[in-house]
Amino acid sequence: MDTLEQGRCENCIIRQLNSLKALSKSELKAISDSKTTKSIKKGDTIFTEGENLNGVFCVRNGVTKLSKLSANGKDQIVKLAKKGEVLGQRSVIANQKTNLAAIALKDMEVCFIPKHKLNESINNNIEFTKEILLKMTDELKFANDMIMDLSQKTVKQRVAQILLYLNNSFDKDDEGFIGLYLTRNDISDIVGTAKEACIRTLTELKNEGFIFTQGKRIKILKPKSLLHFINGI
Amino acid sequence: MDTLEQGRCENCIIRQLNSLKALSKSELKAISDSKTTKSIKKGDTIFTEGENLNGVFCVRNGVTKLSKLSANGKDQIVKLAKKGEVLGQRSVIANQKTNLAAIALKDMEVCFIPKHKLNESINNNIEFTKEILLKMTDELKFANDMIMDLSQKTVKQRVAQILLYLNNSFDKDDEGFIGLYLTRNDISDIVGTAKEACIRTLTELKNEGFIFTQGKRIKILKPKSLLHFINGI
DNA sequence: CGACCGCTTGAAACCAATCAAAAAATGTGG
DNA sequence: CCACATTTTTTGATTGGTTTCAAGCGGTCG
Repeated sequence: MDTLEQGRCENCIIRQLNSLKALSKSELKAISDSKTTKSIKKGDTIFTEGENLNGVFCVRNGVTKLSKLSANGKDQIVKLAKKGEVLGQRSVIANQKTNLAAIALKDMEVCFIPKHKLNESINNNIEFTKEILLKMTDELKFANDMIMDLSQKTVKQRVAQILLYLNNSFDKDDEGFIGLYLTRNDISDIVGTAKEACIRTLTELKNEGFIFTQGKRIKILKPKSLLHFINGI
Repeated sequence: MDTLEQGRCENCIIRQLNSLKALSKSELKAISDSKTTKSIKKGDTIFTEGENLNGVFCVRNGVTKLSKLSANGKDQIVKLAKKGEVLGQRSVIANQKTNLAAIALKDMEVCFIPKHKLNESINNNIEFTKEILLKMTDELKFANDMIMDLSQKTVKQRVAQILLYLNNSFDKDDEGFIGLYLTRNDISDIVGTAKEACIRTLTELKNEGFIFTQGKRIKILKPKSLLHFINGI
């Protein structure tokens, strides 16, 4: 993990995307002075499960998966985080070891903000704390929905749902494919299913004309019908 | 839902169990004056999914399930809440409709605290806000674990896990059974499985000497071996 | 190595029927 | 009219059988 000198938080547009937008000029200055910017290569680990974090990571660029290893050795991806997301927030606030691992899916640039700076703002700026709280409620709702989907939907519906989510969350590449190229393994780790089942489902969806695939690249052809299918219509 | 006159928040021991413990004397007084206490019978609905809440419910007594209805008509129980839990917090803070329904599993007593009182304290008392934030991180972690379990564990392991959870969370009755009598339907709604599979699993666990059942009542005989089994040993 | 395919096996959903227990309604004597 | 026993109804638990779904494994291909 490379550490390089970077711009000032005050000028960083990324912060508009997250709770940091609630910070004052002076708070931003203070954070800017103590932060370090790291560049992370695809496949690199930002932190592992059970680690003690001394701060949070603000994603400036790239994508990471947040996953949890199960007893039987299979990963479950709980969330994908891209530009604007803050990693490790839960652990730092709760003052607990991380319950998730973060591994880059694309080359990334992240800013590390030390714990004490974060806590300082949490303790003094109620707007900031409220923003984090709001963010947390979002994540909780997302998790609740995921619980529902895992227990009630078929693998095919879940795969379709993930594809649609990826389609809405990541820019398309030049040829209209979803701009995040995931391995089948990663997809199955999100869906919570065996790799083969996931692959089969993808080819099914392809044969049915919902999607088009080319290696790792996936293009959604009929988002609306896909949505109907997901909801069982 | 009956409304009856009740004691003062200042004297209520329940608040030691939740974020309300961070409130000052005067804040508690203000909340006490605007709160109403309701008594709710087993099976009654506290709120439904998609409702707009004007406040939160602090559980003084009893147990409720928080569930979500899926497209195919099956409920998924996301959480059980007992004494000390605050219901509707997420929706009120995020200013959104509820994403869960709350139905009493036992006779309950809850205090309704209006939204504006809650927001007042959130806006003025940073310790309070931090407490709520902490609570939220807990719930998020719990939800993440649930996601893992649902996708990676067998029905039998999940059933065992729920039983152990119930065993640890609810007092025993006079004869040593878990003090919360759930129908098989409710258990399967927690586990995220069909009723029959759940029943079969229970009889299996019974035959294997892990548990003893008598109607709705369940007694855990070997918590340790059960734990080993859950973790796949 | 990652993507893909075929095949087998096991697990869990789904369906239908029976059985048991609890709750509601009814009836009877005091 | 009430206390209490009795019947009826409803609800939930259980079991058997069938079908569907997805996991697991082996193997091919680019």
